[in-house]
Amino acid sequence: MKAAPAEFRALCHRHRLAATHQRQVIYEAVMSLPGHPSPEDIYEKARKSIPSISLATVYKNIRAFLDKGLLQEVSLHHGSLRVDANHDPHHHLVCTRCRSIMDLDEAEMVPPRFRQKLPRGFKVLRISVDVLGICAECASKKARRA
Amino acid sequence: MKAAPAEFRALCHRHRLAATHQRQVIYEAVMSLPGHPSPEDIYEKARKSIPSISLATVYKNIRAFLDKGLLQEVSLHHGSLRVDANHDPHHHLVCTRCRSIMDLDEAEMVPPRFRQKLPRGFKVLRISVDVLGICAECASKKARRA
DNA sequence: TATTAGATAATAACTATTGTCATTCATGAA
DNA sequence: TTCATGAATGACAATAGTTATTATCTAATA
Ligand SMILES: [Mn+2]
Ligand SMILES: [Mn+2]
Ligand SMILES: [Zn+2]
Ligand SMILES: [Zn+2]
Repeated sequence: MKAAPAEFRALCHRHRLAATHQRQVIYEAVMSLPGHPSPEDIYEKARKSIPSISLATVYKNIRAFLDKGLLQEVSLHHGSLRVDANHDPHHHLVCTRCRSIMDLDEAEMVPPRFRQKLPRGFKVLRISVDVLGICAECASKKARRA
Repeated sequence: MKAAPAEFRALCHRHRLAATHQRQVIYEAVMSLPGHPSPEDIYEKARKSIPSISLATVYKNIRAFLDKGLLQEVSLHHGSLRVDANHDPHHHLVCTRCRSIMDLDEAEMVPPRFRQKLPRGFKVLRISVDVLGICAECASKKARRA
């Protein structure tokens, strides 16, 4: 087996994760892929090093990396489609623990604006701001438990 | 069959949708439900009026409403989890047509700020801005086709 | 009337993701 | 260096969300 670079071992140790070979290969796959890869992309890449690796292991490790803050989810998924009939300009407070969604009136935020003109020929339709964090209810639950 | 209110007929006509009974019941279900209901929520509610309605009909109509802009998706889903290893503060340009994701450096936007202090005991962890629109490639494709 | 299009309902198929569990492995202590 | 222990893995099943297919019905059209 190829020697694991010290940096990865240190990274894992810092985050209290066992430095396994699979974990390292998955991590390197993520880092080597451009843009915002999907679990399937990462799986395909990791398979080049470990053909026997399982997709579930990839999912489990992505989850671990996300939990530890090594990676971030591009736009948080709520488990199923969530529909919004509110046409007033507004944003959302999203609890990362219970996934609850609350409206946040646009007036409560400084409206997001671009410094430059439209970037890279992109035609903007709307700007969606998700304020991610812990809702009051979850925060109190956690405090009580701790 | 209960007579369809004129407003719904007008709404459908404006968006080039047939004003069917099911469609109206689904629409009213969405409007009557608080917050950001899921297809399942809407299905359960619609079933109170039309017990025989199918979940597929609900999905199809939600999709139609989304396409026509009558409803919006809370945070746009990319089909699968997308992972981001970029730790620099940045936002995303998301094409609603091809679902491609591009990074947008935070410096290119006025950083989102709250006017008031933290709303409703919510502990903010991070702010995720999705700039939704049509990417250059899709725009040119559409132009060529039209 | 004959043809067509649109809507619905039932269901099959597909994709993404998670759970179970036996086996193996990493790690820190002795 | 062992060794005990819990964590991680892989095979696989299961579930959830969603989309596609199809037959049927109805309404509009020629
Ligand atoms: Mn909303
Ligand atoms: Mn990014
Ligand atoms: Zn919460
Ligand atoms: Zn595009």
